[in-house]
Amino acid sequence: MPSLSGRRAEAARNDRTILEAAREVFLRDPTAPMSAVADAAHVGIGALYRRYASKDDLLRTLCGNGLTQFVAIAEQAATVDDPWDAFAGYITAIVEADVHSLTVRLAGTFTTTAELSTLAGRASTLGTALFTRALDAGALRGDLQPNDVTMVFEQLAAIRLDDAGRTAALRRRYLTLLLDALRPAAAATPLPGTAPTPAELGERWRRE
Amino acid sequence: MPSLSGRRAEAARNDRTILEAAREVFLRDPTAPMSAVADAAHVGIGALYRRYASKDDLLRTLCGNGLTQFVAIAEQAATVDDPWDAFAGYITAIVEADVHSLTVRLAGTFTTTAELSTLAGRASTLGTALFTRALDAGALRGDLQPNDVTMVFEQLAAIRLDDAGRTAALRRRYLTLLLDALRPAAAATPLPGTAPTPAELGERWRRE
DNA sequence: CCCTAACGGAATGGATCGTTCCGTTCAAGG
DNA sequence: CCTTGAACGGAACGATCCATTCCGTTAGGG
Repeated sequence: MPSLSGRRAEAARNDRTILEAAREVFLRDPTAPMSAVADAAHVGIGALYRRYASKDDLLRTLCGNGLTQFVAIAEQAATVDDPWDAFAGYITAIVEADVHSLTVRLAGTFTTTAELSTLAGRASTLGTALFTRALDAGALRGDLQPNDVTMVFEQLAAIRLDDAGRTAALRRRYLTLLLDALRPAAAATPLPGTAPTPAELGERWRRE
Repeated sequence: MPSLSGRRAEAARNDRTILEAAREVFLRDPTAPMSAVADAAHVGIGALYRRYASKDDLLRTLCGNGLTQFVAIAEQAATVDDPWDAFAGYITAIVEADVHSLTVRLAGTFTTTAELSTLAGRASTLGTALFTRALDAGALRGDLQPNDVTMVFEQLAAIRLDDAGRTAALRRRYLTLLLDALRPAAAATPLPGTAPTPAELGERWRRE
């Protein structure tokens, strides 16, 4: 099946392996050293630098992939008819793919590019649309704001154990709790304060 | 008023200033260098090492204070008659004092002592008692477990902006949401999975 | 059988940090 | 006053960690 063999096949395989290893490693620890990625990929450090000019470059690639995945998930969710199902499906998929850790949480550790900012803007627009649609349909508490969703992601991303499977299971548990909490309820206590502003959240995307 | 003056008064003042500065600094960043504490306290590094034999020593002190504060809050809450009010008051006070960041989140960064472990055990017992009382009184969802509370703390501790005031306000906002979510509700979706085990959570307290 | 793409990983250079050390300051006591 | 030592500030030291470079090795492809 593979049109390549031998050395060239190894290289192609490594392209994937390295990206996957990097994803896993930096998901676990955004400050991990390059050597950790090399170890995880069972590859020498040289193999990394043959593909990426620098650590920042690798991080940017990872972040770009995460953002792309985010956009894809949001676009897919937008095709769902029921506003709540669309919204809930979007949130669930983002959390399960750990996209938040891959984007926002990584964004502080390298210098952003205009392209990434643009992608981030698109992701934000799509997320807000899903939120607004659900809110207008009365499927969400009236005192919620779009950026509250970001904070939900942030809170769920904070759940992390050594074991990846357990981490996923726990996130499902608290995601269930939080999704219920976002729905309108007669007994709901009004939320105090306001959601964070884009400026408060966006400091991580500041360029240079 | 002060029975001391001059140099001795400065020293006594510094005792407090240094502890407060350390608290703030390590709350913001658990990996901050000692020099950051010195700067925040407007004090030389020497003044730190005159009081604490090492960074670990300072961290342990901070953690011990946090644990003590935790125990005090829990004991105080236990005197409240209504089980839900006791529980909710306890959670709220812990979150507002940022005790979780001061204890569990710091615990990974230094070598624990038996004394700290003991204190942690007491804190845990008290917290579980408050939880159980509320659960038995029917004030909590039946599918909750004691360690779910720890995860609530963990999630709220993840909310942190540069501005301390905003951080506190946002935590109040999401604490309100979460407290509502913990109450029994007819429409509640059953929580999948189980809360983390003590072993899963306790790895941070392992000694030596 | 010889290139050369691709690899592995030791070596380099810079940055960060905990901790030590020493010269300075200043108030209390003689 | 002058001596003394507690308390200070912060430069300097030594260890560690890391991104990145460099070069000798390997093994398909021609």
